[in-house]
Amino acid sequence: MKDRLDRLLKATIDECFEKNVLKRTPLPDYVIEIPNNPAHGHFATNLPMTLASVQHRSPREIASVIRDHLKNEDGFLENSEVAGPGFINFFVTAREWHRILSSIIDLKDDYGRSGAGSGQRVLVEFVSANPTGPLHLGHGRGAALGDTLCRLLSFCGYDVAREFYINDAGRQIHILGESIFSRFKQINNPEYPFPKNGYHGDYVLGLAKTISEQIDLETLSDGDAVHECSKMGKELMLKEIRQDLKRFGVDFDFWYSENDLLSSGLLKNTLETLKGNGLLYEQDGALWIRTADFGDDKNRVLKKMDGQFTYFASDISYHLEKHDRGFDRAIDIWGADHHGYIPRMKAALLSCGVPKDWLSVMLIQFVKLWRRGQEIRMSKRAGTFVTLQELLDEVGVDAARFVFLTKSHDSQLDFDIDLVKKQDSDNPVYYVQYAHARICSILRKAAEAGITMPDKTDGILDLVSLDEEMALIRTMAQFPIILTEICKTTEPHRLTYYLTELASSFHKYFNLGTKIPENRIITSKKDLSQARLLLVAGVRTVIANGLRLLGISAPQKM
RNA sequence: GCGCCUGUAGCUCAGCUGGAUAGAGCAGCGGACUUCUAAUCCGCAGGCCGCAGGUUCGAAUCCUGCCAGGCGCGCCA
Repeated sequence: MKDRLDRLLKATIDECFEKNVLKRTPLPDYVIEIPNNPAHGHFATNLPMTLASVQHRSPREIASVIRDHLKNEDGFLENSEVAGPGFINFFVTAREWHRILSSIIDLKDDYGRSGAGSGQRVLVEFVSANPTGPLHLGHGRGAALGDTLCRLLSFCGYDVAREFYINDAGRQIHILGESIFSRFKQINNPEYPFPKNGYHGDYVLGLAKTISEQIDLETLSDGDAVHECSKMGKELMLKEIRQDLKRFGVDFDFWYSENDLLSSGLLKNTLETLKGNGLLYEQDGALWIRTADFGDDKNRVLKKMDGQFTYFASDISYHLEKHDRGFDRAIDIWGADHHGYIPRMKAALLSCGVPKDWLSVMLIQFVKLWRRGQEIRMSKRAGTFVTLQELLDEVGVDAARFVFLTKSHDSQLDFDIDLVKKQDSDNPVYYVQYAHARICSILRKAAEAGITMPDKTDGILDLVSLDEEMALIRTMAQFPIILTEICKTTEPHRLTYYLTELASSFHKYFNLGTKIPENRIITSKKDLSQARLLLVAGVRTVIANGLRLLGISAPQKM
């Protein structure tokens, strides 16, 4: 609709040039926007104001000229007006809005789907938690963000893959094994030393018990036992992580193991490539990469004095491999504490000829947990953290996902468990779900009353005419636009706000009927009722589609 | 010291590429259920948009400098 208005506007300007009522100048950047205040039209443009300086005339004067020559093809516009400092406000005819409602009803689950991404292949890597402990709140935020982003991208025509990178090759896995083994020993000997930097969480004892039931650790040498504990502990944790994510509604397409990266010789190949490009050198007994030549603060070590590779080395290899797999773009979702890694990662990729904007990194700021008005400090090493499991047990998947997505990822999130737990009006997720359930209930009631949905929407939709009804349609019309914008800016949180706004418009509309019977959805007039049923069915469709993209259920009853 | 993020109502936060009177939820006060779900709605109150400059016809939004908070600046993972 906006595009149509833009074409109309451009045609109008051309005519003004032809007729010499405006000086022929290049068009400056202008916008067509949806004003906050409905009194300012369905759409408004600032074009006259942007033209003022090149035309050397007042904005309002230019606005009048444009308005007077407006090409109103097919009666698209109901009205237009010059307003404020030099805006032109446009009002579109009801018929056009009815058409949009009609298309929502036809498209159903597909309303909002688009080809905006034109099949671009995107790899989104997120969560990627070390398999040394259960997922916690912070991972939950990353999971909700990443998964919803993927759902959105996919709906908007991108070819998306979800990937979880498993850090299963480093020393922390060994420390996990030591921690498990130590807990095992402590069952019979409480004095048995616990490793420095060990993992203190209660789950470690659980792992020790499970593992010792499966194999007899006592018969092995300590070294072998620790090795077994590492291997099995990692597998058990990974299994648990998968289950948690599944419960949270997140399915990954790929689980990429760092171990595989090493054993398949990919890291070696990467080093060969880097060496071939003259990017490596040795100093102080270590192997370095010249990332400083590509925008990093300083050069970085790839291989330590002790012969071990750094994480950075396998990370480079991993990302180059992603690129080789043919993805047009990669999106990584990292914790905010990793932000210092962005320049070096980008530098390394650039040094291998991968364009700068191929990888985008989204940082998620920390989640602070509040309970009974107190902040709960979280530390994985110390074992004081709230797991995703515990969170889901307490508040459920829907509320958790919604709350994680109500804040922009780059601002810190205060997660108040008590607030989210409340199953009442305090919780915005229920507000949106309630609107959906309410509509379902109305449709059931209508069916009971024998009011059927008409096959054809033509003509009947003309009965949809109240201000509140037209406002609902206009909000629904924004849905596809919001979705493509979210994909462009990678800001899924905007969807929760949009849905809350739509639900609010609906609830407001519904309540008109509590005062005035003629304003109820099911009225004494059959055709009017049918028209309104079509309208609310459209609202239900948009809410359902939105909730689906958020990975949240749309209940029929509440 | 350097870098990234944040600073908007009592609290938690939105505010789309600069636009017309800065929004929502919670908390507070006052109202609306014999009739489609009151997990709802309506009204009132509440704001030097951290501070100071600058760019612009126009700035919460862009630029610069300060102030405050969070997080990083390893041959740790």
